[in-house]
Amino acid sequence: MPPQPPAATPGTAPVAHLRVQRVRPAYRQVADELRTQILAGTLPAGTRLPNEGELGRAFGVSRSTAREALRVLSSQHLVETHRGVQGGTFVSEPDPARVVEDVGSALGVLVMTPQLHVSDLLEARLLLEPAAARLAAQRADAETVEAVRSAAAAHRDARDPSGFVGHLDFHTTLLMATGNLMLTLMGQPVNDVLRTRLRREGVEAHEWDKVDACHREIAEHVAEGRADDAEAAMRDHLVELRRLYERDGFWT
Amino acid sequence: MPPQPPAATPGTAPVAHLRVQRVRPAYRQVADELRTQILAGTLPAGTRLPNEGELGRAFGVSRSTAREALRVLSSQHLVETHRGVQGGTFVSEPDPARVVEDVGSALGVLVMTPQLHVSDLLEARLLLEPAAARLAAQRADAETVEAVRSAAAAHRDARDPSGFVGHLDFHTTLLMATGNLMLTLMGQPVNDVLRTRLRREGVEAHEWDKVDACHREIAEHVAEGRADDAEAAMRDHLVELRRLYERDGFWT
DNA sequence: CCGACGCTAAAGGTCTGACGTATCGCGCCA
DNA sequence: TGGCGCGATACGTCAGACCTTTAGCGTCGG
Repeated sequence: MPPQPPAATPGTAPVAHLRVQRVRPAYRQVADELRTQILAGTLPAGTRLPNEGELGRAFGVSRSTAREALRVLSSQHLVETHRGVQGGTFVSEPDPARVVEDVGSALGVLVMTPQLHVSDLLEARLLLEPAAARLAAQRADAETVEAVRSAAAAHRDARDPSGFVGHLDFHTTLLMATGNLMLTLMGQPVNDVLRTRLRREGVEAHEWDKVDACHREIAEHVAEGRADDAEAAMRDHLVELRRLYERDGFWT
Repeated sequence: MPPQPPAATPGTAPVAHLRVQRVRPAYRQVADELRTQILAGTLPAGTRLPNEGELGRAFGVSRSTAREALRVLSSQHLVETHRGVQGGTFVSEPDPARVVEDVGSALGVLVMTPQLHVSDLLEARLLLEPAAARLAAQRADAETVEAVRSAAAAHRDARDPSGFVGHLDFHTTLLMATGNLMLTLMGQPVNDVLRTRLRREGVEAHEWDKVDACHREIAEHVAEGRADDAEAAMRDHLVELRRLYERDGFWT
Protein backbone atom coordinates (compact mmCIF):
# COMPACT_ATOMS: atom_id res chain seq x y z
CA MET A 1 0.00 0.00 0.00
CA PRO A 2 2.08 2.88 -1.24
CA PRO A 3 -0.15 5.83 -0.29
CA GLN A 4 -0.99 4.65 3.26
CA PRO A 5 -4.69 5.33 3.90
CA PRO A 6 -5.13 8.72 5.57
CA ALA A 7 -4.84 7.52 9.15
CA ALA A 8 -8.53 7.20 10.00
CA THR A 9 -9.79 10.61 10.98
CA PRO A 10 -10.76 10.65 14.68
CA GLY A 11 -14.24 9.34 15.24
CA THR A 12 -14.43 7.22 12.12
CA ALA A 13 -13.90 3.53 12.65
CA PRO A 14 -10.47 2.33 11.49
CA VAL A 15 -11.98 0.82 8.37
CA ALA A 16 -9.74 -1.54 6.48
CA HIS A 17 -9.35 0.42 3.29
CA LEU A 18 -6.98 -1.92 1.58
CA ARG A 19 -8.22 -2.67 -1.93
CA VAL A 20 -11.09 -5.10 -1.51
CA GLN A 21 -13.02 -6.78 -4.27
CA ARG A 22 -16.61 -5.88 -3.41
CA VAL A 23 -18.22 -7.89 -6.19
CA ARG A 24 -16.72 -10.88 -7.86
CA PRO A 25 -16.57 -10.35 -11.62
CA ALA A 26 -18.65 -12.73 -13.70
CA TYR A 27 -15.65 -14.47 -15.24
CA ARG A 28 -14.40 -15.26 -11.76
CA GLN A 29 -17.75 -16.63 -10.65
CA VAL A 30 -17.89 -18.88 -13.67
CA ALA A 31 -14.32 -20.04 -13.12
CA ASP A 32 -14.98 -20.71 -9.44
CA GLU A 33 -18.13 -22.66 -10.20
CA LEU A 34 -16.38 -24.83 -12.76
CA ARG A 35 -13.39 -25.33 -10.49
CA THR A 36 -15.67 -26.46 -7.70
CA GLN A 37 -17.30 -28.99 -9.96
CA ILE A 38 -13.94 -30.27 -11.16
CA LEU A 39 -12.52 -30.62 -7.67
CA ALA A 40 -15.71 -32.29 -6.48
CA GLY A 41 -15.42 -34.84 -9.22
CA THR A 42 -18.67 -33.82 -10.88
CA LEU A 43 -16.58 -33.15 -13.96
CA PRO A 44 -14.08 -36.00 -14.06
CA ALA A 45 -10.80 -35.78 -15.95
CA GLY A 46 -11.30 -36.19 -19.65
CA THR A 47 -14.76 -34.65 -19.68
CA ARG A 48 -15.41 -32.46 -22.66
CA LEU A 49 -17.05 -29.20 -21.74
CA PRO A 50 -19.60 -27.52 -24.00
CA ASN A 51 -18.08 -25.17 -26.52
CA GLU A 52 -17.42 -21.63 -25.42
CA GLY A 53 -20.62 -20.26 -26.82
CA GLU A 54 -22.87 -22.80 -25.17
CA LEU A 55 -20.92 -22.60 -21.94
CA GLY A 56 -21.46 -18.87 -21.85
CA ARG A 57 -25.14 -19.29 -22.56
CA ALA A 58 -25.42 -21.89 -19.81
CA PHE A 59 -24.03 -19.39 -17.30
CA GLY A 60 -25.89 -16.46 -18.78
CA VAL A 61 -22.74 -14.65 -19.86
CA SER A 62 -21.18 -13.82 -23.19
CA ARG A 63 -18.67 -15.95 -24.96
CA SER A 64 -15.83 -13.56 -24.08
CA THR A 65 -16.59 -13.85 -20.40
CA ALA A 66 -16.77 -17.63 -20.60
CA ARG A 67 -13.44 -17.60 -22.39
CA GLU A 68 -11.82 -15.55 -19.66
CA ALA A 69 -13.06 -18.05 -17.12
CA LEU A 70 -11.55 -20.86 -19.16
CA ARG A 71 -8.25 -19.00 -19.41
CA VAL A 72 -8.13 -18.89 -15.62
CA LEU A 73 -8.79 -22.61 -15.29
CA SER A 74 -6.40 -23.53 -18.03
CA SER A 75 -3.61 -21.47 -16.48
CA GLN A 76 -4.17 -23.53 -13.33
CA HIS A 77 -3.94 -26.71 -15.40
CA LEU A 78 -7.45 -27.75 -14.51
CA VAL A 79 -8.59 -27.79 -18.13
CA GLU A 80 -6.89 -27.74 -21.50
CA THR A 81 -8.19 -26.58 -24.83
CA HIS A 82 -7.63 -27.88 -28.34
CA ARG A 83 -8.60 -26.37 -31.64
CA GLY A 84 -10.29 -27.82 -34.65
CA VAL A 85 -13.21 -30.19 -34.96
CA GLN A 86 -12.96 -32.73 -32.16
CA GLY A 87 -11.33 -29.90 -30.26
CA GLY A 88 -12.86 -28.13 -27.32
CA THR A 89 -12.15 -27.76 -23.63
CA PHE A 90 -11.35 -30.87 -21.61
CA VAL A 91 -10.88 -31.44 -17.91
CA SER A 92 -7.20 -32.21 -17.38
CA GLU A 93 -5.67 -35.30 -15.87
CA PRO A 94 -3.85 -34.34 -12.64
CA ASP A 95 -0.16 -34.07 -13.44
CA PRO A 96 2.49 -34.00 -10.70
CA ALA A 97 5.03 -32.52 -13.08
CA ARG A 98 2.85 -29.46 -13.53
CA VAL A 99 2.54 -29.05 -9.79
CA VAL A 100 6.29 -29.20 -9.45
CA GLU A 101 6.67 -26.57 -12.16
CA ASP A 102 4.15 -24.26 -10.58
CA VAL A 103 5.56 -24.55 -7.11
CA GLY A 104 9.04 -23.99 -8.47
CA SER A 105 7.91 -20.90 -10.28
CA ALA A 106 6.17 -19.55 -7.22
CA LEU A 107 9.26 -20.22 -5.14
CA GLY A 108 11.31 -18.40 -7.69
CA VAL A 109 9.26 -15.32 -6.95
CA LEU A 110 9.44 -15.70 -3.19
CA VAL A 111 13.10 -16.54 -3.01
CA MET A 112 14.26 -13.06 -3.77
CA THR A 113 12.22 -11.48 -1.02
CA PRO A 114 13.35 -11.06 2.58
CA GLN A 115 10.68 -13.61 3.45
CA LEU A 116 12.44 -16.57 1.90
CA HIS A 117 16.18 -16.92 1.98
CA VAL A 118 18.30 -19.29 -0.08
CA SER A 119 19.64 -20.66 3.17
CA ASP A 120 16.07 -21.65 4.03
CA LEU A 121 15.95 -23.74 0.89
CA LEU A 122 19.24 -25.40 1.74
CA GLU A 123 18.04 -26.14 5.24
CA ALA A 124 14.82 -27.64 3.96
CA ARG A 125 16.75 -29.77 1.53
CA LEU A 126 19.01 -30.89 4.33
CA LEU A 127 15.95 -32.17 6.14
CA LEU A 128 14.37 -33.80 3.17
CA GLU A 129 16.97 -35.49 1.07
CA PRO A 130 18.87 -37.50 3.68
CA ALA A 131 15.55 -38.92 4.78
CA ALA A 132 14.73 -39.58 1.15
CA ALA A 133 18.02 -41.41 0.71
CA ARG A 134 17.14 -43.58 3.69
CA LEU A 135 13.73 -44.44 2.33
CA ALA A 136 15.13 -45.14 -1.10
CA ALA A 137 17.66 -47.54 0.38
CA GLN A 138 14.91 -49.33 2.23
CA ARG A 139 12.50 -49.61 -0.65
CA ALA A 140 14.10 -49.35 -4.05
CA ASP A 141 13.52 -52.32 -6.32
CA ALA A 142 16.02 -53.50 -8.92
CA GLU A 143 14.76 -51.23 -11.65
CA THR A 144 14.78 -48.15 -9.44
CA VAL A 145 18.25 -48.95 -8.21
CA GLU A 146 19.40 -49.09 -11.79
CA ALA A 147 17.88 -45.68 -12.47
CA VAL A 148 19.62 -44.18 -9.46
CA ARG A 149 22.91 -45.76 -10.46
CA SER A 150 22.77 -44.46 -13.99
CA ALA A 151 21.77 -41.01 -12.78
CA ALA A 152 24.84 -41.05 -10.57
CA ALA A 153 27.06 -42.33 -13.34
CA ALA A 154 25.93 -39.77 -15.90
CA HIS A 155 29.10 -37.96 -16.78
CA ARG A 156 29.36 -34.44 -18.09
CA ASP A 157 32.06 -32.15 -19.31
CA ALA A 158 32.56 -29.22 -17.01
CA ARG A 159 31.63 -27.00 -19.90
CA ASP A 160 28.51 -28.78 -21.02
CA PRO A 161 25.37 -27.14 -19.65
CA SER A 162 23.37 -30.29 -20.09
CA GLY A 163 25.81 -31.98 -17.78
CA PHE A 164 24.89 -29.61 -15.03
CA VAL A 165 21.30 -30.57 -15.46
CA GLY A 166 22.37 -34.19 -15.31
CA HIS A 167 23.92 -33.53 -11.96
CA LEU A 168 20.70 -32.35 -10.41
CA ASP A 169 18.89 -35.19 -12.06
CA PHE A 170 20.52 -37.42 -9.51
CA HIS A 171 18.77 -35.67 -6.68
CA THR A 172 15.51 -35.81 -8.56
CA THR A 173 15.92 -39.47 -9.29
CA LEU A 174 16.67 -40.19 -5.69
CA LEU A 175 13.57 -38.36 -4.53
CA MET A 176 11.48 -40.38 -6.93
CA ALA A 177 13.14 -43.58 -5.78
CA THR A 178 11.42 -43.22 -2.42
CA GLY A 179 8.17 -44.14 -4.11
CA ASN A 180 6.56 -41.26 -2.27
CA LEU A 181 5.42 -38.64 -4.73
CA MET A 182 4.94 -36.10 -1.99
CA LEU A 183 8.66 -36.04 -1.29
CA THR A 184 9.38 -35.32 -4.93
CA LEU A 185 6.77 -32.61 -4.89
CA MET A 186 8.42 -30.93 -1.94
CA GLY A 187 12.04 -31.46 -2.89
CA GLN A 188 12.08 -30.90 -6.61
CA PRO A 189 11.01 -27.25 -6.65
CA VAL A 190 13.80 -26.51 -4.19
CA ASN A 191 16.31 -28.13 -6.50
CA ASP A 192 14.89 -26.27 -9.46
CA VAL A 193 15.28 -22.93 -7.76
CA LEU A 194 18.79 -23.69 -6.59
CA ARG A 195 19.75 -24.82 -10.06
CA THR A 196 18.68 -21.57 -11.61
CA ARG A 197 20.47 -19.52 -9.00
CA LEU A 198 23.85 -21.17 -8.53
CA ARG A 199 26.53 -19.46 -10.56
CA ARG A 200 28.56 -22.27 -11.99
CA GLU A 201 31.59 -20.22 -12.94
CA GLY A 202 33.21 -20.31 -9.53
CA VAL A 203 33.25 -24.08 -9.32
CA GLU A 204 36.35 -26.01 -10.36
CA ALA A 205 36.32 -29.23 -12.35
CA HIS A 206 37.77 -31.28 -9.51
CA GLU A 207 34.95 -30.13 -7.31
CA TRP A 208 32.43 -31.47 -9.78
CA ASP A 209 34.36 -34.73 -9.70
CA LYS A 210 33.94 -34.79 -5.96
CA VAL A 211 30.23 -34.24 -6.35
CA ASP A 212 30.05 -37.13 -8.78
CA ALA A 213 31.95 -39.35 -6.40
CA CYS A 214 29.47 -38.54 -3.63
CA HIS A 215 26.59 -39.37 -5.91
CA ARG A 216 28.06 -42.72 -6.82
CA GLU A 217 28.73 -43.50 -3.19
CA ILE A 218 25.15 -42.69 -2.24
CA ALA A 219 23.86 -44.72 -5.15
CA GLU A 220 25.84 -47.73 -3.97
CA HIS A 221 24.51 -47.39 -0.45
CA VAL A 222 21.00 -47.26 -1.82
CA ALA A 223 21.64 -50.20 -4.12
CA GLU A 224 22.76 -52.35 -1.25
CA GLY A 225 20.07 -51.24 1.11
CA ARG A 226 22.33 -49.57 3.65
CA ALA A 227 19.83 -47.02 4.86
CA ASP A 228 21.97 -45.46 7.58
CA ASP A 229 24.95 -45.07 5.27
CA ALA A 230 22.84 -43.62 2.49
CA GLU A 231 21.33 -41.08 4.82
CA ALA A 232 24.68 -40.08 6.29
CA ALA A 233 26.38 -39.86 2.92
CA MET A 234 23.62 -37.66 1.57
CA ARG A 235 23.84 -35.41 4.58
CA ASP A 236 27.58 -35.04 4.13
CA HIS A 237 27.11 -34.39 0.46
CA LEU A 238 24.59 -31.62 1.08
CA VAL A 239 26.76 -30.00 3.71
CA GLU A 240 29.58 -30.04 1.21
CA LEU A 241 27.35 -28.56 -1.47
CA ARG A 242 26.25 -25.90 0.93
CA ARG A 243 29.84 -24.81 1.21
CA LEU A 244 29.93 -24.36 -2.56
CA TYR A 245 26.84 -22.21 -2.47
CA GLU A 246 28.20 -20.17 0.38
CA ARG A 247 31.50 -19.59 -1.33
CA ASP A 248 29.58 -18.59 -4.42
CA GLY A 249 28.27 -15.92 -2.13
CA PHE A 250 25.13 -15.22 -4.05
CA TRP A 251 22.86 -14.79 -1.12
CA THR A 252 24.61 -11.67 0.15
CA MET B 1 -4.26 -41.25 -25.50
CA PRO B 2 -7.44 -43.21 -25.91
CA PRO B 3 -7.32 -44.10 -29.62
CA GLN B 4 -3.65 -45.21 -29.65
CA PRO B 5 -2.10 -43.89 -32.86
CA PRO B 6 -2.23 -46.50 -35.60
CA ALA B 7 1.10 -48.15 -34.89
CA ALA B 8 3.20 -46.21 -37.37
CA THR B 9 2.90 -47.90 -40.73
CA PRO B 10 6.26 -49.29 -41.81
CA GLY B 11 8.42 -46.66 -43.45
CA THR B 12 6.82 -43.66 -41.80
CA ALA B 13 8.70 -42.18 -38.88
CA PRO B 14 7.08 -42.93 -35.49
CA VAL B 15 5.78 -39.38 -35.21
CA ALA B 16 4.63 -38.28 -31.78
CA HIS B 17 0.94 -37.84 -32.31
CA LEU B 18 -0.01 -36.75 -28.86
CA ARG B 19 -1.85 -33.43 -28.96
CA VAL B 20 0.87 -30.84 -29.37
CA GLN B 21 0.47 -27.10 -29.45
CA ARG B 22 2.08 -26.21 -32.76
CA VAL B 23 1.72 -22.46 -32.36
CA ARG B 24 1.39 -20.59 -29.15
CA PRO B 25 -1.73 -18.44 -29.15
CA ALA B 26 -1.15 -14.71 -28.93
CA TYR B 27 -2.62 -14.39 -25.45
CA ARG B 28 -0.14 -16.98 -24.24
CA GLN B 29 2.78 -15.23 -25.86
CA VAL B 30 1.80 -11.96 -24.26
CA ALA B 31 1.35 -13.63 -20.88
CA ASP B 32 4.70 -15.39 -21.15
CA GLU B 33 6.47 -12.21 -22.11
CA LEU B 34 5.00 -10.30 -19.21
CA ARG B 35 5.69 -13.15 -16.82
CA THR B 36 9.30 -13.23 -17.91
CA GLN B 37 9.65 -9.53 -17.27
CA ILE B 38 8.02 -9.83 -13.85
CA LEU B 39 10.19 -12.75 -12.79
CA ALA B 40 13.28 -11.00 -14.11
CA GLY B 41 12.50 -7.98 -12.00
CA THR B 42 12.07 -5.67 -14.99
CA LEU B 43 8.58 -5.06 -13.70
CA PRO B 44 8.96 -4.86 -9.92
CA ALA B 45 6.09 -5.44 -7.54
CA GLY B 46 3.78 -2.47 -7.40
CA THR B 47 4.40 -1.40 -10.98
CA ARG B 48 1.31 -0.20 -12.75
CA LEU B 49 0.97 -1.63 -16.21
CA PRO B 50 -0.52 0.37 -19.08
CA ASN B 51 -4.26 0.05 -19.40
CA GLU B 52 -5.56 -2.90 -21.34
CA GLY B 53 -5.99 -0.99 -24.56
CA GLU B 54 -2.47 0.40 -24.61
CA LEU B 55 -1.02 -2.89 -23.48
CA GLY B 56 -2.69 -4.60 -26.40
CA ARG B 57 -1.45 -1.95 -28.79
CA ALA B 58 2.06 -2.31 -27.42
CA PHE B 59 2.00 -6.03 -28.22
CA GLY B 60 0.16 -5.57 -31.49
CA VAL B 61 -2.94 -7.42 -30.30
CA SER B 62 -6.48 -6.43 -29.48
CA ARG B 63 -7.72 -5.49 -26.07
CA SER B 64 -9.52 -8.83 -25.66
CA THR B 65 -6.32 -10.75 -26.25
CA ALA B 66 -4.42 -8.56 -23.83
CA ARG B 67 -7.17 -9.14 -21.29
CA GLU B 68 -6.90 -12.91 -21.64
CA ALA B 69 -3.18 -12.64 -21.03
CA LEU B 70 -3.84 -10.62 -17.91
CA ARG B 71 -6.39 -13.17 -16.69
CA VAL B 72 -3.70 -15.83 -16.92
CA LEU B 73 -1.22 -13.78 -14.94
CA SER B 74 -3.77 -12.73 -12.38
CA SER B 75 -4.85 -16.32 -11.79
CA GLN B 76 -1.21 -17.06 -11.04
CA HIS B 77 -1.16 -14.16 -8.60
CA LEU B 78 1.51 -12.35 -10.56
CA VAL B 79 -0.67 -9.29 -11.14
CA GLU B 80 -3.90 -7.93 -9.72
CA THR B 81 -6.40 -5.57 -11.26
CA HIS B 82 -8.55 -2.84 -9.76
CA ARG B 83 -11.36 -0.85 -11.27
CA GLY B 84 -12.04 2.83 -11.34
CA VAL B 85 -9.79 5.78 -11.91
CA GLN B 86 -6.51 5.05 -10.14
CA GLY B 87 -7.33 1.45 -11.00
CA GLY B 88 -5.47 -0.66 -13.50
CA THR B 89 -3.25 -3.70 -13.45
CA PHE B 90 -0.46 -3.88 -10.90
CA VAL B 91 2.38 -6.32 -10.40
CA SER B 92 1.64 -8.24 -7.19
CA GLU B 93 3.74 -8.49 -4.10
CA PRO B 94 4.87 -12.11 -3.63
CA ASP B 95 2.63 -13.71 -1.02
CA PRO B 96 3.55 -17.00 0.68
CA ALA B 97 -0.04 -17.54 1.77
CA ARG B 98 -1.13 -17.67 -1.86
CA VAL B 99 1.56 -20.20 -2.64
CA VAL B 100 0.37 -22.37 0.22
CA GLU B 101 -3.20 -22.14 -1.05
CA ASP B 102 -2.25 -23.03 -4.57
CA VAL B 103 -0.08 -25.95 -3.59
CA GLY B 104 -2.79 -27.20 -1.28
CA SER B 105 -5.35 -27.00 -4.03
CA ALA B 106 -3.08 -28.82 -6.46
CA LEU B 107 -2.42 -31.51 -3.87
CA GLY B 108 -6.13 -31.85 -3.36
CA VAL B 109 -6.41 -32.83 -6.98
CA LEU B 110 -3.49 -35.24 -6.89
CA VAL B 111 -4.39 -36.89 -3.63
CA MET B 112 -7.29 -38.81 -5.04
CA THR B 113 -5.27 -40.35 -7.82
CA PRO B 114 -3.30 -43.59 -7.55
CA GLN B 115 -0.20 -41.43 -7.89
CA LEU B 116 -0.47 -39.82 -4.49
CA HIS B 117 -1.72 -41.68 -1.48
CA VAL B 118 -2.81 -40.23 1.83
CA SER B 119 -0.19 -42.40 3.47
CA ASP B 120 2.39 -40.55 1.42
CA LEU B 121 1.23 -37.31 2.97
CA LEU B 122 1.44 -38.78 6.44
CA GLU B 123 4.91 -40.08 5.77
CA ALA B 124 6.06 -36.72 4.46
CA ARG B 125 4.64 -35.04 7.50
CA LEU B 126 6.42 -37.51 9.71
CA LEU B 127 9.67 -36.43 8.14
CA LEU B 128 8.96 -32.75 8.28
CA GLU B 129 7.27 -31.87 11.52
CA PRO B 130 9.52 -33.58 14.05
CA ALA B 131 12.42 -31.79 12.43
CA ALA B 132 10.41 -28.59 12.56
CA ALA B 133 9.76 -29.13 16.26
CA ARG B 134 13.47 -29.51 16.82
CA LEU B 135 14.29 -26.30 14.95
CA ALA B 136 11.55 -24.43 16.73
CA ALA B 137 12.92 -25.51 20.08
CA GLN B 138 16.36 -24.33 19.08
CA ARG B 139 15.34 -20.99 17.70
CA ALA B 140 12.03 -19.72 18.99
CA ASP B 141 12.17 -16.35 20.71
CA ALA B 142 9.86 -15.37 23.55
CA GLU B 143 7.12 -14.05 21.32
CA THR B 144 7.11 -17.13 19.13
CA VAL B 145 7.06 -19.41 22.14
CA GLU B 146 4.00 -17.57 23.36
CA ALA B 147 2.28 -18.08 20.02
CA VAL B 148 3.03 -21.79 20.08
CA ARG B 149 1.81 -22.08 23.66
CA SER B 150 -1.47 -20.35 22.98
CA ALA B 151 -2.01 -22.41 19.84
CA ALA B 152 -1.57 -25.52 21.97
CA ALA B 153 -3.82 -24.18 24.69
CA ALA B 154 -6.67 -23.25 22.34
CA HIS B 155 -9.55 -25.34 23.56
CA ARG B 156 -12.49 -26.44 21.54
CA ASP B 157 -15.73 -28.30 22.08
CA ALA B 158 -15.73 -31.60 20.29
CA ARG B 159 -18.66 -30.32 18.33
CA ASP B 160 -17.27 -26.98 17.33
CA PRO B 161 -15.92 -27.02 13.80
CA SER B 162 -13.74 -24.04 14.47
CA GLY B 163 -12.07 -26.02 17.21
CA PHE B 164 -10.94 -28.59 14.74
CA VAL B 165 -9.35 -25.88 12.75
CA GLY B 166 -7.73 -24.64 15.91
CA HIS B 167 -6.19 -28.02 16.40
CA LEU B 168 -4.42 -27.93 13.09
CA ASP B 169 -3.42 -24.38 13.74
CA PHE B 170 -0.99 -25.76 16.26
CA HIS B 171 0.89 -27.62 13.56
CA THR B 172 0.86 -24.54 11.39
CA THR B 173 2.11 -22.36 14.19
CA LEU B 174 4.88 -24.78 14.93
CA LEU B 175 6.00 -24.83 11.32
CA MET B 176 6.12 -21.06 11.31
CA ALA B 177 8.03 -21.06 14.59
CA THR B 178 11.02 -22.55 12.80
CA GLY B 179 11.56 -19.20 11.14
CA ASN B 180 12.05 -21.06 7.88
CA LEU B 181 9.25 -20.18 5.51
CA MET B 182 10.13 -23.06 3.23
CA LEU B 183 9.13 -25.55 5.91
CA THR B 184 5.74 -23.89 6.24
CA LEU B 185 5.38 -23.93 2.49
CA MET B 186 6.01 -27.66 2.39
CA GLY B 187 4.14 -28.69 5.49
CA GLN B 188 1.05 -26.52 5.44
CA PRO B 189 -0.51 -27.83 2.23
CA VAL B 190 -0.20 -31.33 3.60
CA ASN B 191 -2.04 -30.33 6.74
CA ASP B 192 -4.67 -28.55 4.67
CA VAL B 193 -5.36 -31.64 2.62
CA LEU B 194 -5.48 -33.90 5.63
CA ARG B 195 -7.86 -31.53 7.39
CA THR B 196 -10.33 -31.63 4.54
CA ARG B 197 -10.17 -35.40 4.31
CA LEU B 198 -10.29 -36.67 7.87
CA ARG B 199 -13.79 -37.65 8.87
CA ARG B 200 -14.15 -36.37 12.38
CA GLU B 201 -17.16 -38.43 13.35
CA GLY B 202 -15.23 -41.52 14.35
CA VAL B 203 -13.07 -39.71 16.86
CA GLU B 204 -14.04 -39.66 20.53
CA ALA B 205 -13.78 -36.66 22.80
CA HIS B 206 -11.16 -38.25 25.01
CA GLU B 207 -9.01 -38.80 21.99
CA TRP B 208 -9.15 -35.11 21.21
CA ASP B 209 -8.08 -34.50 24.79
CA LYS B 210 -5.09 -36.70 24.24
CA VAL B 211 -4.22 -34.74 21.12
CA ASP B 212 -4.40 -31.54 23.10
CA ALA B 213 -2.19 -32.96 25.79
CA CYS B 214 0.42 -33.89 23.22
CA HIS B 215 0.32 -30.40 21.79
CA ARG B 216 0.85 -28.84 25.17
CA GLU B 217 3.71 -31.19 25.90
CA ILE B 218 5.40 -30.33 22.64
CA ALA B 219 4.83 -26.64 23.25
CA GLU B 220 6.52 -26.92 26.62
CA HIS B 221 9.50 -28.74 25.14
CA VAL B 222 9.80 -25.99 22.56
CA ALA B 223 9.41 -23.29 25.17
CA GLU B 224 12.25 -24.67 27.21
CA GLY B 225 14.48 -25.36 24.28
CA ARG B 226 14.58 -29.14 24.66
CA ALA B 227 15.12 -29.91 21.00
CA ASP B 228 15.45 -33.68 21.34
CA ASP B 229 12.35 -33.97 23.48
CA ALA B 230 10.32 -31.74 21.17
CA GLU B 231 11.30 -33.80 18.17
CA ALA B 232 10.53 -37.09 19.87
CA ALA B 233 7.21 -35.88 21.25
CA MET B 234 6.14 -34.65 17.87
CA ARG B 235 7.09 -37.93 16.28
CA ASP B 236 5.08 -39.84 18.85
CA HIS B 237 2.17 -37.50 18.36
CA LEU B 238 2.16 -37.99 14.60
CA VAL B 239 2.37 -41.74 14.93
CA GLU B 240 -0.60 -41.58 17.24
CA LEU B 241 -2.50 -39.38 14.82
CA ARG B 242 -1.69 -41.76 12.04
CA ARG B 243 -3.50 -44.45 13.97
CA LEU B 244 -6.57 -42.25 14.04
CA TYR B 245 -6.42 -41.75 10.30
CA GLU B 246 -5.94 -45.44 9.72
CA ARG B 247 -8.86 -46.38 11.93
CA ASP B 248 -10.92 -43.82 10.10
CA GLY B 249 -10.12 -46.03 7.16
CA PHE B 250 -10.65 -43.46 4.49
CA TRP B 251 -7.77 -44.44 2.34
CA THR B 252 -9.28 -47.80 1.35
C1' DC C 1 -7.57 -51.84 -54.54
C1' DC C 2 -5.30 -48.30 -52.15
C1' DG C 3 -3.13 -44.18 -51.03
C1' DA C 4 -2.76 -39.13 -51.51
C1' DC C 5 -5.14 -34.89 -51.93
C1' DG C 6 -8.48 -31.61 -50.79
C1' DC C 7 -12.99 -30.14 -49.11
C1' DT C 8 -15.75 -29.07 -45.13
C1' DA C 9 -17.65 -28.59 -40.63
C1' DA C 10 -16.70 -27.69 -35.79
C1' DA C 11 -14.40 -25.28 -32.34
C1' DG C 12 -11.15 -22.30 -30.52
C1' DG C 13 -8.45 -17.67 -31.56
C1' DT C 14 -8.66 -12.80 -32.63
C1' DC C 15 -10.57 -8.32 -33.74
C1' DT C 16 -13.69 -4.38 -33.41
C1' DG C 17 -16.59 -1.29 -31.24
C1' DA C 18 -19.80 -0.29 -27.97
C1' DC C 19 -21.83 0.23 -23.47
C1' DG C 20 -22.03 -0.80 -18.33
C1' DT C 21 -20.09 0.27 -13.84
C1' DA C 22 -16.92 0.90 -10.01
C1' DT C 23 -13.84 4.48 -8.13
C1' DC C 24 -11.79 8.55 -6.92
C1' DG C 25 -10.63 13.49 -7.21
C1' DC C 26 -12.37 17.91 -7.43
C1' DG C 27 -15.28 21.61 -7.10
C1' DC C 28 -19.73 23.40 -5.95
C1' DC C 29 -23.15 24.42 -2.68
C1' DA C 30 -25.32 24.62 1.81
C1' DT D 1 -16.21 23.81 6.77
C1' DG D 2 -18.10 19.71 5.28
C1' DG D 3 -20.97 16.82 2.62
C1' DC D 4 -22.55 15.85 -2.14
C1' DG D 5 -22.58 15.16 -6.82
C1' DC D 6 -20.22 15.47 -11.41
C1' DG D 7 -17.04 13.59 -14.42
C1' DA D 8 -12.87 11.23 -15.92
C1' DT D 9 -10.62 6.78 -16.11
C1' DA D 10 -10.00 2.00 -16.55
C1' DC D 11 -11.79 -2.42 -15.88
C1' DG D 12 -16.08 -5.54 -16.90
C1' DT D 13 -19.25 -7.28 -20.25
C1' DC D 14 -21.52 -7.87 -24.45
C1' DA D 15 -22.44 -8.72 -29.44
C1' DG D 16 -21.09 -10.13 -33.81
C1' DA D 17 -17.89 -11.04 -37.30
C1' DC D 18 -14.00 -13.27 -39.36
C1' DC D 19 -9.62 -16.16 -39.22
C1' DT D 20 -7.14 -20.50 -38.22
C1' DT D 21 -6.57 -25.06 -36.91
C1' DT D 22 -7.83 -29.71 -37.12
C1' DA D 23 -9.87 -34.24 -38.16
C1' DG D 24 -12.95 -36.86 -40.80
C1' DC D 25 -14.48 -38.15 -45.17
C1' DG D 26 -15.07 -38.39 -49.87
C1' DT D 27 -13.00 -38.24 -54.27
C1' DC D 28 -9.60 -38.86 -57.73
C1' DG D 29 -5.66 -40.99 -59.76
C1' DG D 30 -2.29 -44.65 -59.95
